[in-house]
Amino acid sequence: MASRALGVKTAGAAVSPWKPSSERARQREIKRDAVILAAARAFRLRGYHNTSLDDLAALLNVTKPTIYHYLDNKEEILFECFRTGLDQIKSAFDDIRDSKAPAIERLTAVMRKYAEAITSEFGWCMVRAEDQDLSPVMSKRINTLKSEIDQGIRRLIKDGIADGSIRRCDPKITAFALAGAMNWIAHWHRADAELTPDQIADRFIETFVNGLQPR
Amino acid sequence: MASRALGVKTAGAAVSPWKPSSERARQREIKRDAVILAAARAFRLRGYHNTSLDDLAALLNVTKPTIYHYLDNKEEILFECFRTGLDQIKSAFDDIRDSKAPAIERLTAVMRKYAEAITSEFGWCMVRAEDQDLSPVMSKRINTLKSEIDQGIRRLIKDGIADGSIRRCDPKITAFALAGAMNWIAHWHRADAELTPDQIADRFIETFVNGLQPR
DNA sequence: TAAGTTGTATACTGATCAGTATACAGCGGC
DNA sequence: GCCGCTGTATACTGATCAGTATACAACTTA
Repeated sequence: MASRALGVKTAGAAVSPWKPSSERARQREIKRDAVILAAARAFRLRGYHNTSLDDLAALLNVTKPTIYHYLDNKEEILFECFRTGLDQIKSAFDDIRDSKAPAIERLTAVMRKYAEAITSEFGWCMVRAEDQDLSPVMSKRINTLKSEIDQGIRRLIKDGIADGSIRRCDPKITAFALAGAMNWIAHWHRADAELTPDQIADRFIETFVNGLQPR
Repeated sequence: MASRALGVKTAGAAVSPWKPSSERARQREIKRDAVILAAARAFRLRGYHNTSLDDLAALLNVTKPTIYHYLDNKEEILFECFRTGLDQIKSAFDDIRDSKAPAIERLTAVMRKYAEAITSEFGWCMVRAEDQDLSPVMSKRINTLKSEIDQGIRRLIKDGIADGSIRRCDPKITAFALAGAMNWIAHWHRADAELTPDQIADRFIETFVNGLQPR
């Protein structure tokens, strides 16, 4: 998130090489992010509709108008929660862009980061938040992000079939099964759980790779 | 649902063998069920919190007090949606109770009914509705039902390992992966889709059974 | 055909909550 | 040392909506 903030800021202040009070801007970004993180936490615990902005403000030791100073409305907060989580997953694909490893190994790497994101504070928002609670425009942006992730997984499966590291199968259905298993982690995983995200990802991959059939 | 209604009714009227105006009671049950079904549909489309009871009443061509004549409050409506869907899945286990087929075949049968239930009108409620929107007592009842289903799947996997129809694996993690893939169907399946629930279930089972590994 | 029961409607209440109008305090630049 | 900008608070508004008080209509039963 910090990198995005910098990006926005340098673009806006490009007229002068002497970034005017960029420390101020950084502080603002830090506080904005704190609101979004606290919101993600609260939404996960009590749900979006059961969390009022007064509740959220109280968690941050401020009052409601302060929140409105950093974000336009409740919908934007939800949107940022969505986006932050989905961006984490999307970045998993950037990490393997230049990899020449067999597709199944790239898929494993993506799944590890996927599990990480799903078990993060933003996991609930990605998986359980309703895009019904977003305006059509925002909802569409979220669905585009989700679709890109889906296509990324299908791509890896197709590559795996091509390079021989994955059995011939229907990439769409296989991607749905994989993503479903991963997303569902958000429902049962708790922070105090015995398994780390990496361990969960590895066991899931093991389950999917070897199959249920004996031998 | 009809069977439960009968059950309740005969118990309540047991003093006389001549069920007094049982037709009346049946009509009442039909209407109550209609409210629950319409609610499930509306919740799936717009979400629980975005559906007011006035909306729901309008869909049924009645007014709000009529709904309150059949159900105590909004929470009870949500609870009945949850329960109806979960009962469908639970009944899948009843169907195979006496089967002597290998566990993997029994698992397949359960998955078919599971897919049926998830793609039904009540699929959304089972998977997406927040138990945060239920009182602790109701929430606990729902979680008990969910846990029974989870345990049922684990049992089948254990049986499969014992009878040799399923590879040695961690039943808990495998059950999570399976259930996750199935539950996620509620997110992407649309009634007009090209695949029937049975077809989806079969392809998922095929994916899980054969695994991603070539050969 | 009268009495009681069941089902439905109109019209309200009370609470919650997103969002805002306004004030003001502290800090940086001049 | 004043001006304006940034950040925060108090106190409000307007809308929504779950749930209810009350009336009345239709049907059942005797």
